[in-house]
Amino acid sequence: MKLTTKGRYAVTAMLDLALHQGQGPITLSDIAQRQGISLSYLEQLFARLRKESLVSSVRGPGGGYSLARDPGEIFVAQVITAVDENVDTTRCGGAHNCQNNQRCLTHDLWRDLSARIHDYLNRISLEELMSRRGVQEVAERQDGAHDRHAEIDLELPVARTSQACL
Amino acid sequence: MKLTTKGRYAVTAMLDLALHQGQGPITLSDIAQRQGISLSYLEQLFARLRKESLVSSVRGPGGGYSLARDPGEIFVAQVITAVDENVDTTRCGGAHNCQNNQRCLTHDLWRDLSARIHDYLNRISLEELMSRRGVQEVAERQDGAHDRHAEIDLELPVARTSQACL
DNA sequence: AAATAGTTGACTAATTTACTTGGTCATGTA
DNA sequence: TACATGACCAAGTAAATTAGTCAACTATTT
Repeated sequence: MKLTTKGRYAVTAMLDLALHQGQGPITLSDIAQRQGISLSYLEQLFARLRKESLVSSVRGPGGGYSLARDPGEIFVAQVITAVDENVDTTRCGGAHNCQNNQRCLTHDLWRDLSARIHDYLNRISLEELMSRRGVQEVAERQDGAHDRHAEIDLELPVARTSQACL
Repeated sequence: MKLTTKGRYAVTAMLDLALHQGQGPITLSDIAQRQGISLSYLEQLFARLRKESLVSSVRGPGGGYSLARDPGEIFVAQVITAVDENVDTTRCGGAHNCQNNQRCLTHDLWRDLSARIHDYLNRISLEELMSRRGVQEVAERQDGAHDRHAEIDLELPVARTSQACL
């Protein structure tokens, strides 16, 4: 379980998808505009989300992405691990070979922490996130501000600081 | 609170220091050999640990580092934040300016998670870590294997995969 | 046919990590 | 007092990762 902006982007995008479900397939361009994420980067992330069957896609005009399951059955941890491809075997992922092929001093500490983080994020579903007050407020702001948003984007270059905050 | 190998190195080194306290000042070369961390990198980390008054140093022959406080009063979270210098203001650290100077959709989620991780690591002291069985086992192995270790180092180049495992 | 939108792959800039090199300064010991 | 030890410091660098861009292609609707 790695925690980077990549995973945060993915969760944000999936939450955006959840909030707009029932409006038919959602294009990545829509998500890119609303959430301030680069379109091409979203494409990469959604390729992986699709591989993990978290989203399904429809091609052609009127196409886009939608959630492959109920928002109550998609959990934050799943989204993060889907885009992070944790297949780096040089860093021990269960094996005890942190230091010279043996267990390092703080091995168990990081394992415990990792397990806790995973548990925590694996209990939070998109549905639960949608129901939070803060999320709804931000979502309304984003939906209402489409036109103003476009204007702003014309004047200012896309901010490079649109990061989340762990 | 960022979680990288940097912070893990620092915690491992501090734990090594704690395990060998009472043997007078410990040199960074000792820690470097035992834990498989580069000496110069350790120097950089310890410069920061010293700035945060987590360790104290003695120069000259017979010198080295020792804990500045009781192991029971040094917590993992302190060690990590000491070396991570989290002064990056572009990523919102409390302010709500993740996206276009406003709060991003998943802002609160990451804030909560961050707080939880910090709480967890702020409750674990070096003393508590020392008392764990796994740690003691590894420590004994490392202390006993000094000579063999030196031989191995002559044959194999230092493994680049001595990472911990979050 | 044309427009829309997903799909794929290769390539790049910026940043961070994990070092290395090459010194200086303080201090105990011979 | 020379000298070895080990902390301290500054700069540079190689590898990895992040966060993208760019260009082409495929499927689908109008």
